[in-house]
Amino acid sequence: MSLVRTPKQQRSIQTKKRIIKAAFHLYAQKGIHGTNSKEIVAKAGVSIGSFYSYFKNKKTLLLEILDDYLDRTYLTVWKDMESVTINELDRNDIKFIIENVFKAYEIAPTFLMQTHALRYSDADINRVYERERNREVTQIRYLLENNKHRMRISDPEAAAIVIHNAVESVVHTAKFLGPKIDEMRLINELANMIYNLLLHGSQDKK
Amino acid sequence: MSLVRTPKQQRSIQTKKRIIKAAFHLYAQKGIHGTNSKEIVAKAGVSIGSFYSYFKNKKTLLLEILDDYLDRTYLTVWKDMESVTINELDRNDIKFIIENVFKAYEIAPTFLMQTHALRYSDADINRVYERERNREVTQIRYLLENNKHRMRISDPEAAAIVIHNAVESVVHTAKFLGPKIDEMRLINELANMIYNLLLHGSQDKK
Amino acid sequence: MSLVRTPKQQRSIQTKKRIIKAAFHLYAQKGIHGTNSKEIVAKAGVSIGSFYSYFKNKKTLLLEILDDYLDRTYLTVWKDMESVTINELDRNDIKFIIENVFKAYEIAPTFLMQTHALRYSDADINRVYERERNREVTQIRYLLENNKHRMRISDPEAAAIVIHNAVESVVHTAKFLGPKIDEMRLINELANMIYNLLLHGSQDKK
Amino acid sequence: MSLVRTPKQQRSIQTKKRIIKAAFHLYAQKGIHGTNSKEIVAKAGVSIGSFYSYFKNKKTLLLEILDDYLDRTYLTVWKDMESVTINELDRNDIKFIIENVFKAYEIAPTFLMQTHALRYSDADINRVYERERNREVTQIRYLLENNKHRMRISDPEAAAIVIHNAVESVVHTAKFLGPKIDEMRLINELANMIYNLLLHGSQDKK
DNA sequence: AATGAATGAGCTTTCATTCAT
DNA sequence: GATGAATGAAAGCTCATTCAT
Repeated sequence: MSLVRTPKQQRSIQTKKRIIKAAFHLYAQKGIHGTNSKEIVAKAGVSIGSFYSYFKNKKTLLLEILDDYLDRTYLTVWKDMESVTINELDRNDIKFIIENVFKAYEIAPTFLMQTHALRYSDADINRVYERERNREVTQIRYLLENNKHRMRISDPEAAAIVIHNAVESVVHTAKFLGPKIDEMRLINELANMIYNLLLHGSQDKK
Repeated sequence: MSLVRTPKQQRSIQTKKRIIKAAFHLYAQKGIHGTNSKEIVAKAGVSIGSFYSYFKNKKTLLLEILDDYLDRTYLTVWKDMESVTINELDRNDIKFIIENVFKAYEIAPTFLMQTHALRYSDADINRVYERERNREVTQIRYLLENNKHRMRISDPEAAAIVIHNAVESVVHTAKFLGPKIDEMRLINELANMIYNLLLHGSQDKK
Repeated sequence: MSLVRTPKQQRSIQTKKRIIKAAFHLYAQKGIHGTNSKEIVAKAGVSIGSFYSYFKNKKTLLLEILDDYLDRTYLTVWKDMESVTINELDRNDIKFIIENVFKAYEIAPTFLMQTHALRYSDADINRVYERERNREVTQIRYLLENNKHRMRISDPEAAAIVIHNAVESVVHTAKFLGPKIDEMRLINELANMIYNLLLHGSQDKK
Repeated sequence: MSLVRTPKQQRSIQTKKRIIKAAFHLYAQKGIHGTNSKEIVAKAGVSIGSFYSYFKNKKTLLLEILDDYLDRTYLTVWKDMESVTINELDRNDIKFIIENVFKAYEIAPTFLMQTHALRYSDADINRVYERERNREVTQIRYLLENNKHRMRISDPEAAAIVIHNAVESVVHTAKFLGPKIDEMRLINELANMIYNLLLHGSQDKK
C-alpha cells in the first residue's frame, strides 16, 4: 500500500518543504539526472523513508516542483500588467513583459531547460508544460488581438506560439551564455523584433 | 593499455559506422537515456567488446554522433544559398532558409532537443553546440550585415542570436506539437516576424 | 521500556480485536507477505503507534491470529460429536467429520496454507501448529482405538497422522482448485478411503 | 533491454549452474523469503551482475529451479515401474511407489513445501505445479483404472487427486517431523490405506 | 493512551565498462 | 581483431519499528 502522506502537522509540512527545497537546489545545480534521492535527503537533513512518505516516487517530486515553479513563473510574468497599455503596446511595454519573463526564469534556468527537454520523453512532464504553455500563449494572443488594427500578423495563434518560443529560448540562452553577451542586448533585440510586428511610423527606427 | 582504435581498414570503418548508425536510430527513437549499450551493439550486430575498442565510452559516441549531425544540419541549411538574394532578402528568402532548418531538424528532433538540454549539465556537449551555434549565428549575422541599410536593428550580433534561438525553438515545438498546429502556420509567422525587421513598403502587410 | 500492553479496559480490548480482525482479513485476502502494517492499521482504523503497544511485533500478531484460528478450527471440527456413533463409525460419520473440517478451513484456506508453509522456516509458527496437530491427531487416534476390533490398522498412531495429513491437504486442494473439480467428489473419495480402513461387509462396495 | 543471456560457452553454463545450485541450497536451508540475491551470488562465487544476465529476475530463477526439481521428482517416482504388476497391484507395489516419492522429495522437502504454499499467491508458481500435478494424477489414475475390477472406488479422478494429496502431504510431514515418528511407520500406514481401496481376501488383515 | 512523523537497513535491479579467451 | 562473460557501484524504493509529542 504505502499511501502517500498528506502533511497536516507543522513538522510534517516543514519536512516536505525541506525536501522540495533541497531537491530544487540540487536539480538546478547538478542537473536532474545527476541528483539521486540519497543526496536529496542528505541535503534536506531527513531520512530516505521520509522522502518516500511524502512522494510516491522521484518523478512525483519533480512534477510537483515543476508545477509550482511554472505557477510562480506565470504569476511573475503577468502580475503587473496594469502598467501596460494593453491596446496601445509600445516598445517599453514589450520590454517590460520580457524583463518579467527573465526575472521569472532566472532562479533556475537550467532546471527549466532540463524539464523542458524531458517533455520529449515523458508524457507527465509534458502535460504540466502544456497547461502552462497554453496559459502563456493565451495571454500573448490576447495582447495581439487587442492590437490587431496595427498588426502585421495574419495568424495570431501561430504568432503567439512563435513569440512565446522566441522569448523562452532567449531566456535560456541569456542565462546560460552568461557573461559572453550582455543580457540587455538580447532583451533589446528580442523586444525590437516583437515590436516590429506592429505598424508604426518610420521615425521609430532605433 | 586499451587505446581507442583509429580504424584504418575498410572493415573497421564499416563497423564503427554501423555502431554510430544504430546508436543514432535508437537515440532518436527511444531517447538517449532510454538506450543502453547492449541495445546499441545488438542493433549494430557487433559485440560490446568492439564497441569499446572504437569508443572510449558512451559519451564519446554521443559527442561523435552529435558532431556529425550538427555538421549535416549546417550544410543542409546553408548549402543552396545561391538562390537567395543575399543583400535584397525578401520574405521568400527567409522562408526558404527556415524551411531548410526544418528539413535539417526533422530527421531527429527529439535527439536534438535532448542533447540541447544536456548542454546545461555537460561541458563537452556544450562545446560541440557552441561551435555549431557560432557558425550559424555568423551566417545569420552575415545576412543581417548585408541588409544593414534597410534594417530595424541596432545590434546585429544580439539580433542574430535572437533569430537563431527563435528558429531553433520553433522547430522543436513544431516537430513536437505535431498535428495540433500546422507546421506551415508556424513557419509563416516566424518568417513574417523576421521579415518585419526589414524596412519595406507598407503594401507588404500580409 | 515500551512494554507490550495487556488490555484491561473495554476500549483497549476493542482496539486489539479490531487490529486482529483487520489483519486476518487482509492476510486471507492478499496473503501474509503481501500485507504490510500500514494497511492493517488503516483497515483497523487505529494508528501504527497503537499497533505496537498491543503487539511486540508483526510476528506476535500472526502467532496470535493463528492460535485463535486453529482453536476455532478444532472446535468446529469436533464439537458436534454426540451425533457420531463413536465405536460403530460408518461412512456417514466419517463424512460428517470431514465436512466439519471443510467448514472450519473454508474461512481462510489461503491463510492456513501460508502459515502451514511457514512452519518449515519458523519455529514459533511450528510450535503453534504442533500443539494443534497433536490435539487433532489425538482425537483421530481415539476414534481409531474405539474401532480397533474392525480395523485394518496395525499402527494407530501412524494411521492417525496419515489420516490427518490426507484430510488437511485435500481441504487445501479443494479450496484451491476451486471449480475445476467438485468439492463433494473429493470429500466422497476421501471418506471412502478412510472408511475402507474398516472391515465391513462386501455389500458396502459403493 | 537487457536480454537474458542464453549460455553457450562452457564457462557460461558453469556459472548458471553454480547460481542455481547455490540458490537451491539456500532456499532449502534458510527459506525462499529469507534468502536474498546478494547471498546467492556470494555463495555461488559470482557477481550480482552475472545473476541478472542469466535470470530476468529472482522469480525467474525460482521458477526454473522448481521446474527442474519437479521434473526430477516425476522421473524418480515413475521410472522403475516395470517392476510393478500394473493390473495386479499389491501392497508391495504401492509401498514401492510411495518409497520412490519419498526418495524424490527428500532432497528438499522444505523447498517443496514453501513453493507449494506460494501457489496460493503466485499464478506462475501455480502453473508449474499444475502441470506437474496433472502428470502425477494421470499416472495414479492410470493405475486405478487398470485395477478397476477390484476397486472400492466410484470416482477414479477424485480418488487419484485424494491419493496424490495424501502421499504428498505425508512426505512433507515425514521429512519435517523427523525423529519424532519413524518414517517407515508412516509409509506403511499410508500404503495400507491405499491398499485397502482394493478388494482382497480378509486374510489380508495385517 | 494514542498518534503518526521519522528512521534506515536492506532489498532488487540496471548498466557502463573491463579483460581473459 | 573480436568476443561476450563477468563485474560491482549505484540507483530507486519498501517497510517494520521507534519515539517525541
